[in-house]
Amino acid sequence: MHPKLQVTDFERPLTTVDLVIFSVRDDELTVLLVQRTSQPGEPFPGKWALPGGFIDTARDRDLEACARRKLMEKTGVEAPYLEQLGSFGGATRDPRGWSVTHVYFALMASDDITPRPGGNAPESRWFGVRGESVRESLAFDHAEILRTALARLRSKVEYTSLPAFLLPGEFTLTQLQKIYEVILGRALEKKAFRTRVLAAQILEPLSRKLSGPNRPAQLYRLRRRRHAHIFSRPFGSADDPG
Amino acid sequence: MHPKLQVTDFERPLTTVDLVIFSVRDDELTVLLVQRTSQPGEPFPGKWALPGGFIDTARDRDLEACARRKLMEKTGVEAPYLEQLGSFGGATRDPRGWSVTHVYFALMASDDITPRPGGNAPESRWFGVRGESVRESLAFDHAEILRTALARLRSKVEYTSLPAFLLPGEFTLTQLQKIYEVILGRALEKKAFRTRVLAAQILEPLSRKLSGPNRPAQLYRLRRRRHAHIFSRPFGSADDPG
DNA sequence: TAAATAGTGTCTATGAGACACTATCAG
DNA sequence: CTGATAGTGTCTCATAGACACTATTTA
Repeated sequence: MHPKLQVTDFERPLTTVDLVIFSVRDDELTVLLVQRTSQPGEPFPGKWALPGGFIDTARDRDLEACARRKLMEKTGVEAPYLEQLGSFGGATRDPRGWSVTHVYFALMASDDITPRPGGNAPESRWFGVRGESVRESLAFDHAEILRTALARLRSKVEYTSLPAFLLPGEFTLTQLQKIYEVILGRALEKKAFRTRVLAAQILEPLSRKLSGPNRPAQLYRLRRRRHAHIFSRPFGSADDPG
Repeated sequence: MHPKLQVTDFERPLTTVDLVIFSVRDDELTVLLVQRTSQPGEPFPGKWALPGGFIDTARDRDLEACARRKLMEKTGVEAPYLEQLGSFGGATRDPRGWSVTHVYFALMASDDITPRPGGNAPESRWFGVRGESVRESLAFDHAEILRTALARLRSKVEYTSLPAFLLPGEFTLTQLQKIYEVILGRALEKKAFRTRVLAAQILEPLSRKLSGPNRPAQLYRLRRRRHAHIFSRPFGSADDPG
């Protein structure tokens, strides 16, 4: 052990921020991926990866600000829900050296988002989630990160109001229930679902209704934006959701 | 935007790993802190801080390995429970520059631990947790990190078997209930507690009993080491624990 | 009218909370 | 026996699940 350690005594790992951005499109859970460039020196050329990149210590005040900046760059909108998923670091995940990525987890309504095309920006696309991952093989350890994010999403959906952030500002109870069912991959009982959600008082009924070729449905919006409610019991009948 | 970004185009933040190590001693929740050196050039000399330090990219395979190494160096034992709390990074938290710390969260039985004294290692001590923090003011943003860790602990205690990791390998149901009560800061109903815990099948009864000046108590141990059980309902009667 | 989706009434089962009760040890 | 802590019996209440029922729109 050195008696005096200087800051420069340790090699600093490469540090990035990546995003797992989920949305539900056409009754399917999707995640936004970007294609890596084929520039010389860039690892995993042409592979699909989570959007993200290096921290800009001159512009980014802190990690979350960096995540918000990248989110805005990729989608052009503020996410109604953003939380930290965790960090993934090690010697082998990036061929350029010991690296760490800070991963944030975002939920968006599908009509909010038009993946930024254009210019010399990398191509980005929504990929349907099938089971534990997407069909494509991903760059770096992003498949593992995506698995972790999916586990977190599905676990939280069991007992929180998170799915509401995957819907536009106004929605019906049937639409909300459908989102739960898509993510959980199983049907929920209508009466029990409605009783719980309404009892939680997280929704505010609007004066408008959604018309169609049938009985019009009451429209609601979230009472508190950006805040997830924790239900005292998980959805579904199963005990031991973890 | 540069068309070609080199790895060296961005300043790399200082990267550390810190630990929040909880234990329960004398019916009080405690956290292990170390005193920072007064060496010239070291920030926050003499202040108390969470144990941790720089990643050694030559020795640490990944972030968790680094956390386990530091845990072993500080306490001399493997923690029965270790999870990532999150990362905290920004321009102002360390006077030496833009920095990030990866924080891990550990639970230990109080009899496992004798804070490593000795040599030129910094002094370390257990501090009782009062409400949101300890009495001392802490270095860096460690007070905020400790608040986050406490919130996570208390939230998880509401609906998981985490507190079992704060006990030695063999314990009685009364001892387990006491730990829950210490962390939650409120009394739990005995019958309901026992019914839940036993129904969850996370405990294995031993043939031995704990004798005393009263009816001997059945001893149990965890069925699955290192794995927390998630109960389908939170403890206590309150809805909306979050 | 039919088709379609919105929304409710009501029964049952489960498990938490309350709390009084019994059980088993040392001295 | 008493004192102390371990552990149970049993009632009530809240709510999830099941499922059949009614309500309101367009065509």
